[in-house]
Amino acid sequence: MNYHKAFRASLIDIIGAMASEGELPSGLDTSRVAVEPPRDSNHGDLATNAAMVLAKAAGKKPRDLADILAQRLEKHPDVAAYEIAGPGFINLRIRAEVWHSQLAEILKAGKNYGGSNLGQKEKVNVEYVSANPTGPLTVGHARGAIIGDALAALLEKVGFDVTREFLINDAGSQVDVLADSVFLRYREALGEEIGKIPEGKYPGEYLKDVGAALAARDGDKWRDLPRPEWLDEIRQFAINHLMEVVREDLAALGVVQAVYSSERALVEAGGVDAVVETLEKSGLLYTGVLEPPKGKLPDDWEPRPQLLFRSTNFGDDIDRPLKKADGNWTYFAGDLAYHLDKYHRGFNKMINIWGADHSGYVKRMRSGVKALTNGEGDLNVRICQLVTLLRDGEPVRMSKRSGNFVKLRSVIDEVGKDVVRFIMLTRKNDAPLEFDLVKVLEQSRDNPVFYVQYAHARCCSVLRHAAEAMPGIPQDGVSLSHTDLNLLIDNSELDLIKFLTNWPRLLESAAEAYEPHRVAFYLFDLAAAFHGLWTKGKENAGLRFLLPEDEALTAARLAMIQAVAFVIASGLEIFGVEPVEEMR
RNA sequence: GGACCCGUAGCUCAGCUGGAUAGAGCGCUGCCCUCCGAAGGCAGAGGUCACAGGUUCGAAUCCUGUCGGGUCCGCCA
Repeated sequence: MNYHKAFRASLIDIIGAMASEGELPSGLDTSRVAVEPPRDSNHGDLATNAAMVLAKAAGKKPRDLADILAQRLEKHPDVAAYEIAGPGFINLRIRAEVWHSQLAEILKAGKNYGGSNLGQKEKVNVEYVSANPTGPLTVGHARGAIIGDALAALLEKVGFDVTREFLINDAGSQVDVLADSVFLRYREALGEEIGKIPEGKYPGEYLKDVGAALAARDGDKWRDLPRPEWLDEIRQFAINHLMEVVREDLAALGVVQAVYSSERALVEAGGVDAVVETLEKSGLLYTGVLEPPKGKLPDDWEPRPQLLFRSTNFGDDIDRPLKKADGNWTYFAGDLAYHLDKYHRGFNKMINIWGADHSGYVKRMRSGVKALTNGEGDLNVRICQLVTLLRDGEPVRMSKRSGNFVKLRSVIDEVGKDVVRFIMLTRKNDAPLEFDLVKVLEQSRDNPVFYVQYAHARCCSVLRHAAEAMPGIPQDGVSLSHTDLNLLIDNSELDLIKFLTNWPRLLESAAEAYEPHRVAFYLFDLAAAFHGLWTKGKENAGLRFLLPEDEALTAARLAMIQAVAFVIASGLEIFGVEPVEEMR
């Protein structure tokens, strides 16, 4: 499937054969040998650095080693020509038939082209969003949701067994504040005048619905009772209600997660006790006093002995407390319990998508996972930088009354889910992103969503025309794969096919780097290559896709177009974006 | 004070985990529609990859330091 990988394997075989024939020392470390398409296509179709990386161990000069390697490579059936360049690159030209047969592979695989078994069904847990259940999702949440979702899909594409997960942060004191806020709205719903929402409570108007729902269900049952009597009940009611809101928001984005874990349930089931026991056994707990925080000191800071975890043993900057002064577990303790739970559920590989405000939390969590799993667990945290919402270059005003944030839902309603999803993936996660409500709908080349969708629509448009004008040509991938693809001889056509064969390679490298945004840039480049070829047909009639006098060549070109459409569609599928067949 | 991230064309950003002459869009200049969608394409100008050292055949990429910008620092979540 992955041509470059397969070619590299045969190069490694050649090196092995030369070693056994005594032409090279045996046991060479070939791990750094790369086979890649060179950046400059004038250098050929494939380039390898083998001679340069092996030269020292082989005791030869790079160019000399390149010579003898190239002589072997020349005998490879796919190789048409070679040259040795620069410090010892071997540049290879691959015979056109190889690209034609690669095109046939794409057509047979359809949208599955590019998938692989790189992950070997290894279980991976991707945790994302994990918002506090205290309000509707914001545009910031959406970025994490989309990156997490696309990363999960990307990992699935290359053969990992992925579980998408959401942690409900329902264990801390913020949900008590939520309960208090909802209680106010509940009294309001019963006809009381509650005045201004006090400082420190959630002012958002969306809580009116929750209060009203509670009043509708229970009447004035709770109104005159003291807080301890209603706290548990109303808190859970509010959490359930708001999680419904969150799930609806996610559904509107097309995000569906398989597992929703409740931190509260986990703690109540003794999850933290298991953490303490495990860490205790390893001698990683002690009672001590932390240095005061640097910078501005919290008003109420005082030195106090606490139960501490030796996270500095694992690369953290200071040891971290597990227990608060009031005897409750810290948020960190609960999170440790959650990650230990993931490990017990069989996940050694864990990926968390977090917002920028959690960056200071990464080291301790990674330390915790290492400590709790004897080093078996591997937690990778991807931090999403902030999203700035603009409208035609101007920052979008936040409404104080609605709680000072822009609801994701209103953005989806305005520009559509697919646009939100794609744009959020056009930056790497650790760079800030500007989201301009006007620009993302612009129909021009500087809007990547449009540009990529347009390329797909153009492919479909050609196929539609072909179905009418030349109905004798089949349109499905498998039939097209059997047409005479060797008729595609123009360099611009071959270049496009070569670019398509990079797709499996790109998927694997994006998956290994946990960087779904690379898919977006690939799709943009593919769209550019396709649009360019299209226009060539305008200037040179011989390159037009539909040639009524030449059915065989037309079929071959339709095959190429269908392959482009497949790859764009499969890329968009990873993003959860619907490919459009027609621009409106 | 400390941690993490960022610094690449006038602007917005890529750069395939260390490769060859550093790329794209916008903007600027000049072209291309009797013809599959010009919602597009082609060409040109534009660079001390923040700076200084180091590692090696080779650095925008890795290491150290400096300078700028962002996000943070808690017994919060």
